[in-house]
Amino acid sequence: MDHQRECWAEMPALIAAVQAAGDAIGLPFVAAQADLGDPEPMSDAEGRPYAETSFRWVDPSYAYWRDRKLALQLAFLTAARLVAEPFYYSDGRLGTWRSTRLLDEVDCSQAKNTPNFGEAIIAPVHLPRGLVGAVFWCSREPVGVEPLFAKHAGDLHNLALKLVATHNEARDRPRNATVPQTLTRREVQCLRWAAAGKTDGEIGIILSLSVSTVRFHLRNAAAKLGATGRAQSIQIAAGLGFVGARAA
Amino acid sequence: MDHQRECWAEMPALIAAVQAAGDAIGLPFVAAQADLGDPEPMSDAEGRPYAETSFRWVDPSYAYWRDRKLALQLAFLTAARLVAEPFYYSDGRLGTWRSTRLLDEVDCSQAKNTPNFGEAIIAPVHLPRGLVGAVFWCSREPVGVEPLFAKHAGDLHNLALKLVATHNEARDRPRNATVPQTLTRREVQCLRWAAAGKTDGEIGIILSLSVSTVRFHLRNAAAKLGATGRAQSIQIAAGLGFVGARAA
DNA sequence: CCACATCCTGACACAGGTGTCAGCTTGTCC
DNA sequence: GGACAAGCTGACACCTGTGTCAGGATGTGG
Repeated sequence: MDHQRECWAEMPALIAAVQAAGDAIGLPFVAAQADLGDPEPMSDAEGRPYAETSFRWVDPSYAYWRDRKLALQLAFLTAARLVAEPFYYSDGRLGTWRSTRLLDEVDCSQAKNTPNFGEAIIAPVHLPRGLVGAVFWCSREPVGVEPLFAKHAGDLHNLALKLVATHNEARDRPRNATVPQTLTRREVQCLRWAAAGKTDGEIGIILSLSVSTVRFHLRNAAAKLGATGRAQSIQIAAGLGFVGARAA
Repeated sequence: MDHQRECWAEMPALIAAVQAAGDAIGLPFVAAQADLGDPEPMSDAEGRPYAETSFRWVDPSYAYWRDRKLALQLAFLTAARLVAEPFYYSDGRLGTWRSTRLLDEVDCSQAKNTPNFGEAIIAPVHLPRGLVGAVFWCSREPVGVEPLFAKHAGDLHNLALKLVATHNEARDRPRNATVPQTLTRREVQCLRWAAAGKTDGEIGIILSLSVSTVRFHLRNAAAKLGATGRAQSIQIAAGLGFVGARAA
């Protein structure tokens, strides 16, 4: 949560950074940045958008006028479920929202009875290592988001990319000084096979090492990664890009 | 490897699908699709681009004229290391290649002595769940890729997105019929905490369950995912998007 | 040459995970 | 009401991983 506030504090500079580009295509962009709440995002999600089976609890546009933090979380939750297309919706018309499947998880029966909270566009960006970024734009007034969306869908993606890349660059610079532990070749190899479900003995056979040596490397890797066990080691290593990169 | 060939077989249709868009911006696109070789991509990488510390072994442009498969692998290897910017290089000028850090891992001393293998553009796309896609364009003749790149960098991204999204949609449709095992709420919760390095006992305390129940859910999850242990369960679940999604 | 990092191997006690068996409640759908 | 899915709990033998100890083999750079 501190991290979230920290990210939010950086937003003004980022907003300024993309403002020019945003103005160029006629949209007042709001840069969104939030932590989804890993490793237990569902606990939050259950408590907020899902616990009360109401349409408004998955509606970032509604939340935007009530709780900005919740709005950002919903924006990212939405973005995380989108792949290629930016997302838009205007009052009543659900746009590409259906593809997020978020609506399937709540009670939509009162969707048409909810008041009009304006129009919105969410441009999702997926980055290496499972990171998700988004540009979230929201308007209380009906401005006819559909033609704007159709015209500038491509630019939205590029804006989101630049925004998130800029933000990450600024954020990673101080952070890399503290946690840039590098893993040795053997440690990475052992981790990869461990991630594949192999036991220490099997890994030893595969890599022509003794069981003791495999355990030695995995323990070293866990220590470097600050993990308590092999499961967490693999998770952290995957987050750092050492294991699990696959082509689409 | 069979999977790789299978993907490659789908390429002609995809190439045709984006050909029109590609022509529209004046670039002859080649759609690339390859498997990076999980869970042990390094074994391949060590054997090919890294074992011989030579510049050409990380050069997709060179490989394109020798071994198309290798070229695709290198294109994806490059794309996986790029975040926001599409990649380009022309003879001698390394463009944004430096940012991939691939050059740091080979001997670049003979880089300037290598013959001219033309110009190339690689447009990376990162998708949810750590998937990587790329549009790989390569020309033997010097066509002045730099201004083209500067002018169409944004369009390249959109093309790559559409390409990969189209391909995934086509590929996932038959596949989802076989492996769309859904995990229950409890199973996902247990997996998430297990991924965080918690023991069964700790998870039981967190979720107010007995140790037996936690193990029950984790075993069910492993069975559904076809995993042999908790480590692989977490890896597969992460690949399916159940755990590990984090905002940028 | 020495220091250092990486890699390699072995041993052991103990905590924790795996696999298989069994039985229970709760809610939903036909 | 009956069938079914999801969730919950317990027990047990056995295998695997963790934590800590010890030592030796390479290769690199000062």
